[in-house]
Amino acid sequence: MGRTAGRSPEDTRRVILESAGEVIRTRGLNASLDDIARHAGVSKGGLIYHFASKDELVLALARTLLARFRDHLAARLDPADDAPGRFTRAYIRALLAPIEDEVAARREMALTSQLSTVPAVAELVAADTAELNAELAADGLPADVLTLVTAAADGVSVAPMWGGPIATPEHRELEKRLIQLTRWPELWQSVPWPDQATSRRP
Amino acid sequence: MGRTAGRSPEDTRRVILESAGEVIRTRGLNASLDDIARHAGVSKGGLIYHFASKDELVLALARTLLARFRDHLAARLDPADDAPGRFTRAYIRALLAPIEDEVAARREMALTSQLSTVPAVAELVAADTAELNAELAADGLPADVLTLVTAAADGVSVAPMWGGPIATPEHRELEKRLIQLTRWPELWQSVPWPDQATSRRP
DNA sequence: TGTACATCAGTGAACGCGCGTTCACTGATGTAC
DNA sequence: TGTACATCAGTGAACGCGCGTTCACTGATGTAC
Repeated sequence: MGRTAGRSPEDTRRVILESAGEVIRTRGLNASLDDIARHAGVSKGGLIYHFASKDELVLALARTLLARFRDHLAARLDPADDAPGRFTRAYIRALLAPIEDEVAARREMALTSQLSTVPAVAELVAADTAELNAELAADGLPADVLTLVTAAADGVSVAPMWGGPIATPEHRELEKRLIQLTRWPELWQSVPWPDQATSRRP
Repeated sequence: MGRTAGRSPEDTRRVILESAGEVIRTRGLNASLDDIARHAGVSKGGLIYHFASKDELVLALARTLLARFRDHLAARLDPADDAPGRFTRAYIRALLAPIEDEVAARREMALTSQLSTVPAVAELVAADTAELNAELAADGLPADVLTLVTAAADGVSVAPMWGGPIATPEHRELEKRLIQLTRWPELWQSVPWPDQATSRRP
């Protein structure tokens, strides 16, 4: 058989990438091209027509995952918000909001870390991280608050990778607090930190 | 040849596990038994004598990694500290302290997440995480502070997986603050959070 | 303290299968006239 | 609008190699006497 009626080659490409994500998520990176192709309803040859090698497929998958996270980030940017920390707030929302898509996004982080065994993917991810960190650093927040807030957001987003809980009420509360810290960094900076050397628990 | 003079079978076993860690860390889970065996200075048959299958090897490796993290945790427990939050403080120190061993420990977290593609390992890790979370929950800290503090520690520890920075001055400062929050949780709880609905940036 | 023997801790070759890649071929789609 | 042809989007069989596992064999170590 030749070309499949009723679906464009771009559709096929997209379906293959989607299938690659699902299959690799469950069976890991040593999932076979056969599995992925079958899952996409295409022959192995058909898959290889779109992605010349497995590495190429994996790299393309990593690229779409990173792009998708960027999309989530953009969708969380409040257009009415032009105060310092607006990008950081979007970052927090993207990582903590327990909406369906975001849960998927978090699982995609785990997947991305799987893919990072392929050196080319590791480079890609590192470059993307560096860029993201630069944008966060340029967001107008004091360094100490930025460090706290992004670390906490990263920590919540990574919990599912260890099999930890995802969306407890505490996490919702935490999200609110982190957002508030980005709006009023002085809340954090004016905490009356005890002098560690001398003070004791009251 | 038969038994190797001058090293005990336990030594061999340990060397194999060590090598498995190093090789899998760099080449990923599809590193071959040949590679691992060669790296350990042992034949493939010799490896398989100690670990009957690759899955068994990987499972044993995961177990030692989890155990090693527990050791790091225990080493960070302050014997003179019997106040609420002592376990959480050890957890923070284990994940944030930039000592040589700890940097290795963090890379081991990345490795552990790699290994989690093997279902048996994923179960093991999830069980360990659940146990750890239970111990943290029983540590006597209010839930909101515990959630913040563990999320932040997790976030810092996971940064290297994305190629992010590890031990900046900000991280050292953050560690100090997190520890203080576990000692005086009221510092966090008495922050004058603005009423989100009505207040505006000053 | 020697000696004999069983077992332990390996070696290295061979096997066989799964998987990534190649390749010859094909039917649908797009384009020129 | 129909027709001819080139190209596109696949199919499915075959190949070959790398890898996990098996296996027959061996030299060192531990133990009984």
